[in-house]
Parts: sequence; structure tokens; C-alpha cells
Amino acid sequence: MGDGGLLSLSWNNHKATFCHILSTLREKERYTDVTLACEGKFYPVHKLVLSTCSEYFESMFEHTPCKHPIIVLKDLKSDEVESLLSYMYAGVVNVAQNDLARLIKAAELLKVKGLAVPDEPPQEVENRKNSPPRSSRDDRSSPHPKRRRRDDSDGVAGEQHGTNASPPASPRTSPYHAASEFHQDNSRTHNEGHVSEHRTEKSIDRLEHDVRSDAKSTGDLNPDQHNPAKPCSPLQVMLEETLVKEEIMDHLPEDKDSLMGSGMDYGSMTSDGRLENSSSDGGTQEHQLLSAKYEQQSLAPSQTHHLPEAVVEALAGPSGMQGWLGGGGDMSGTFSGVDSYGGDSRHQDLRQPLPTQQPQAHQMALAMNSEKKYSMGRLAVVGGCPKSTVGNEQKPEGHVRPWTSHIKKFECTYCSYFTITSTNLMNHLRTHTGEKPFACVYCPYRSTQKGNLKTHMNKHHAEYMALRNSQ
DNA sequence: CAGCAGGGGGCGT
DNA sequence: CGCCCCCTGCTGT
Repeated sequence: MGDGGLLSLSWNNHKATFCHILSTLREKERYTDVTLACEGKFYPVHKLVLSTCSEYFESMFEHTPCKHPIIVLKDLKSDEVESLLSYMYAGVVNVAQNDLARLIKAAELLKVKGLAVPDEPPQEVENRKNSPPRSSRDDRSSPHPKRRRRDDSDGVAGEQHGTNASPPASPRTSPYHAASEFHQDNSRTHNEGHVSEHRTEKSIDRLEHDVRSDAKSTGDLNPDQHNPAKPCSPLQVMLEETLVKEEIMDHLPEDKDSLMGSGMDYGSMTSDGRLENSSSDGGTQEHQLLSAKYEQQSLAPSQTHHLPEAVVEALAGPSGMQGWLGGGGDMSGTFSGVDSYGGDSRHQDLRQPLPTQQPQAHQMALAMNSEKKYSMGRLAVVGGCPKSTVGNEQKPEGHVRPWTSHIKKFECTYCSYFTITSTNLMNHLRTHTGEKPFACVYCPYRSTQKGNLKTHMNKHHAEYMALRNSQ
């Protein structure tokens, strides 16, 4: 790798982490922008995920301007929905053999990529479903492979609720990936030796470590359990049913409350809790968009409110998911949410005229970065004067300018920084662009500011400076 | 201690 | 107004 060589930086655990974060976001109901309703249960999920995994949803959202539509899945069972969601979020779903045909049918109904295989009879698909063991290879690359053994889980094959919250147990790269693996499994259905082959060594180590620690806590777990085929039937049954159920129960009431409270019209609820869409005539088989009432007023604010939190919690890690999130179409709101992380409402104003030439994701990433810096205390941006405390401390009397909005002249297009001088802004911009135009002639040192280079020269190449001064 | 980054004065155009 | 230059505080090693 010589000078100028390209370095390929790869995030070893990226896919697994990605899936995990997705699942986490779903669990925490962060950024959810669509709610699936089925049998009286509500599943706040993400359009992005749904449309990624299903052209059906994709086109549905495409034609639905509503910010937070409620989609009533009428001809589906809630457990099917849960399974499908698990499949879409985690890339893997555990299903009892008996329920497989039902699930596949549901998947076909919703055109879920990788699961919907209309051309082939369910039987064949069943064979392919031996793949869950294989999918577990990615299990092990999960950041939190918290699988718990349910020795007698075979007996509860009919229960699939658990899949809903199993994502952390088995993040998958993507449904596409899953689909392709199904095909691979055709040729080697029983070969479980491949289970972990595709993982990177690092993720293996880390995950096995996680698994072991998990095993310690649960007592009977061993790493091999990531191979679901071992203890269970080819169609592995849920491992976390009770756990998951509890989580669901925790969430649903809130959902209902909030949904109802927001004036959402869900149609009528039958006595057994099933959701009946009043407008459903049964002719169209699956879902109807019920109403657009459930959107901005009640939901958007909380979303924006949650974002910074989630950025910290769910998107932990320096890289986070900025790029991914930036792909959303409604980033202005979320972006301002991030932006307000510093607690400075002023940012909202500054954000308005943000130039659009920057990809939003980029802006978001940079903004997050800069906010981080600010929160670290480099600039006291939080509240009141946006100017640096540096200036205040440095020249208490010098900071007499009223730092009001009409004074600021130069705004950074990447973050909320602003200054009264273009020079300062230019210097600042280099911190974003990475440009270091001032290079030391004696060493690889480069600087964003000439003065910094000079300082460097004085300290490290004093003789050069002396010579130069004498000339 | 070295480096980074922001503030601001001075000067030329 | 833009550029140059210097000063300064903060942070990481």
C-alpha cells in the first residue's frame, strides 16, 4: 500500500449490526412511520423496511401521501404478520412446519421478497425452509444473539408471536440474501457444516463471546445453538416466545392509547378484539389505508423528539446509521430533531436556509458530528450566545457584540456553526472537508490553518524557520 | 506537548 | 470584503 493507495475500510459486523439496529428501532418504535393493524394488534413499523422487502408495500406507500398511514391487514393473522415482520426486519423467521404454508401464503399476499414463491408448491418451499439453520450463521454475527433455549419449544409450534421480537437473535442481511440462500439450501439441505463459514472471523469471535456470556447467564446455552437445526426440527420453533409476548403486551396498549388518542379512526373493534374495518367490503382481499388522521399532530413531534435519543441509544457507534437514515424522504423533520440535540432552539432557525446541495444524509452525519463536538464543550452552543466561550473567557470585554441573529453572516453549510468573518468560516469548513492545504515540507504534517503549520514548523523544524527568516 | 479549531485585528484591494 | 496573521483554549497522547 503505497502513497495514495486506496484503503478499504469495512465494518465487519455491519450487516448484523444493521439488522439489530433496525430491530431495536422497531422495538422502541422509533421513527416508525406506518402502522400495521391486524386482529386488533398494532405494529408500528417503518415504511422503508416494508417497501424494501415488499414491492407491494413499496407501491402502496408510493401512492400514499399520508405521513403515517395505518394499514389494516384484514385477511391475515396477527401471528403471520409478526412472522413476516420478523422476516423483514431480521431476515429470518422461525415457523412451525404446520404454519409454513399459511405463512408463505401471507408472504405471497404481501409479495414479500424472498418468501413469496408463488411458482412453487409449498411443499418444496418447506424443504427450503431448512434454511433457518443456515440463516443462523448470521445469527452469530448478531451483536446480541440472545437466544434462549426452550427445550420443549417443539410443542408450541403453533405459536409464532415470538418471532416478533426475535430480531436480535438473528439479524439477516436482507430478504434478498435470504432468498438466495433458500436456493442454496436446495442443493445442500442437510449440510450444516456451512453454518458459520460466511462469517468474518472477527464477528465470530465477538459473537461467540457474546453467546458464551449468554450461556453463562442462561446456563444451558452453547454456541452451537446458533444452529437451530440441532435441537429442533428443521423448522425451528420459537425460542423467545414468552419474552416476546411480554414485550408485545407492553407496547400494544400504549399503541392503542396513543393511536386512539390521536383521533385515529380504526373502524370498529369486535368483541374479541379483532379489528374490523368498517369500510372493508371484503372484496379487496387485504388491506385498506384507513385514515390519515394519525400523523403530524401527535406523531411527528414525538418522532423528532425521539430522534436524538435514538441516535445516541440505537445508533450507537461513530458511524451510526446516518447514511441509511438519510435515505428517508422526510428527513427534514428528523434532521431538525438531530439538530436540536444541543438543546438550542436557535438551530432550528439556522437550519432553515440550509443549502440543499449537500445530501441530507451527509448533512445529518456532519451535524451529528458537530453537535457531538459542541456537546463536548468546545463551543457553548447550548442556549444563549452561540459564540464560543473561548471568546468570552479570552476577552471578556471583547465579547461585547450582541450575538443576535442579524449579526451572524457566515453560516456553515454542514453544521450549525456560524461566524461573522468569512475567514473563520473558511477555516471551519476545512474541518468538514478535510482539506489541509498547508503542508510541512519536512514531514507529512498537514494543517488546515497556516498558523498551525507555522507553529508546527517552529517547534519541529526550527532550523528551517531560522534559515528562512535569515534569508 | 502537539495538534486542532475558533476569534479577531490589520491590511490591501 | 477577503486574506493574512496571530492568539488562545481545548483535547488527545
